[in-house]
Amino acid sequence: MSATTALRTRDAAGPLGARTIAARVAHELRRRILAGEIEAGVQLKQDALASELGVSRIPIREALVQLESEGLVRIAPHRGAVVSELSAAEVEELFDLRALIEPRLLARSAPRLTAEDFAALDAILAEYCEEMRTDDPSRWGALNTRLHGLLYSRADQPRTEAIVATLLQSTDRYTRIDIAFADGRARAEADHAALVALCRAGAVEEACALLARHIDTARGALVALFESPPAGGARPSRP
Amino acid sequence: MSATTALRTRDAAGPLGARTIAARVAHELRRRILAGEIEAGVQLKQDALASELGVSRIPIREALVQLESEGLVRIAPHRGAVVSELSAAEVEELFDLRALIEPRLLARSAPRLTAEDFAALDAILAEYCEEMRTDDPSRWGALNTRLHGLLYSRADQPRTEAIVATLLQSTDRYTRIDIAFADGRARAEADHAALVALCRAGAVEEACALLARHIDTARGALVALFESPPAGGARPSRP
DNA sequence: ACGTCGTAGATTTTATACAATCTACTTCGC
DNA sequence: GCGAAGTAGATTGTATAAAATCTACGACGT
Repeated sequence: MSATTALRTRDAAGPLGARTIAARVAHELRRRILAGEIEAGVQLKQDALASELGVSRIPIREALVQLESEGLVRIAPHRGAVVSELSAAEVEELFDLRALIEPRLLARSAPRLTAEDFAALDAILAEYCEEMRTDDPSRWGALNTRLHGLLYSRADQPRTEAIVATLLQSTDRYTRIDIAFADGRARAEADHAALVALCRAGAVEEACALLARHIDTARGALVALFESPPAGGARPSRP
Repeated sequence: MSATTALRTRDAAGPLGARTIAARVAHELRRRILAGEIEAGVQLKQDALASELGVSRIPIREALVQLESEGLVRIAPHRGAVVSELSAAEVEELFDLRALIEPRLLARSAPRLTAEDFAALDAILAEYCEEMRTDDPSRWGALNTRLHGLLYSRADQPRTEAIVATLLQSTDRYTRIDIAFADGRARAEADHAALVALCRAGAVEEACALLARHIDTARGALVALFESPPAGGARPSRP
């Protein structure tokens, strides 16, 4: 065990080196879960994490409580925290929620997007194109979250945006599976580019409609994967 | 200080005496905040709470992290936790979200409500009638949450229900103000009764429409209160 | 007089140590 | 042989104490 990068110092581990160890631990665990380094269903033992990250168990515990509120782990009293796995029904529910909420956000935000926003969106789209080719799906989730988050950033509804961010995070792991197995790669890229183009053109109605279709299509593809997993390989584990 | 009921023993403090002290502390603090015993904006000092509740500061901290995820307090690193106060814009946003999500839940749940469910709903409505007369608005919030929660319980969408429950909790304190000052009392009672009646009659469409109106009306009344607070008395504190 | 620096107190955060709870295995009885 | 109670080990939950950080106040220099 190579004593992973002393998480005790505030050098630049978390987002710009968060102010507390607990925050940095939460960031690191979140990253590992979303990147798939820790598979769904495994138990997170506080003592092991503490000694590996070189910190006490107290900040570990607080990080776990925070991750539970984000839906990434489930904590049972005296029984520990396990990385949560979503059933097909839950995935469907989360995507339904997204399809309900996100168009509403986009409708408010799209007309107020600035030139700088569109520049940033273009940059993300470009980064997308590169990452797509490198077959590294772990970074894909962050990009997806940033793209959607930026699209909604001018809606000026922080609570709603926070909820959507949580939903995106919870579905990231599964969206990746869709991307990896199906033709989702090209579809996602095309959808996102069209989405930004419509927003730039001021076609808010059409953008919202496309967004709803985009989310619903991903939902359908994922549910199909749950029902008949692709033969011989990694597939979404089911409880 | 009367050393509030040793929270260290598992006698029946939390919901049926939760399994950990942290859970019981969270329950107690949640109750105090929702009941208005702790006003918005005040700082929750860990040491004071710990000595008052007769426990260590560790479970206090964990409870605070949990309450932050519910939106009841805001935690700033090294600066402590304060009971969150909502601006008019935030209240409006939360009610908008409710109006968007809750009808969707009701549409799925209403057709599946059983005879037992309706009996429980009638019981809550009856309790409502009594509580309305006793001018004790602190219990009103719990009843409102239970009524709405029960209405949506057959939607079989636990994540969505959890989000709605959080939204209800966050708006409870403000809904109470509406009830106390305006004519909200009779209106809420009538709306809820009509809602249950429509569901019982199988008029799902009408029920959903009424629900959306119900939430939107409350939103309007509250925003009006924010803009011109009733003269000479307790009004929603504004940041 | 005004702004800056530094220090003291309070408060939060983390570490260490102890207690309570759960899990799995063994052993005893039927 | 099979099931139930008991026990040892592991793991989580909590208490106490030390370290880090922030806030407010006062001294100092300009």
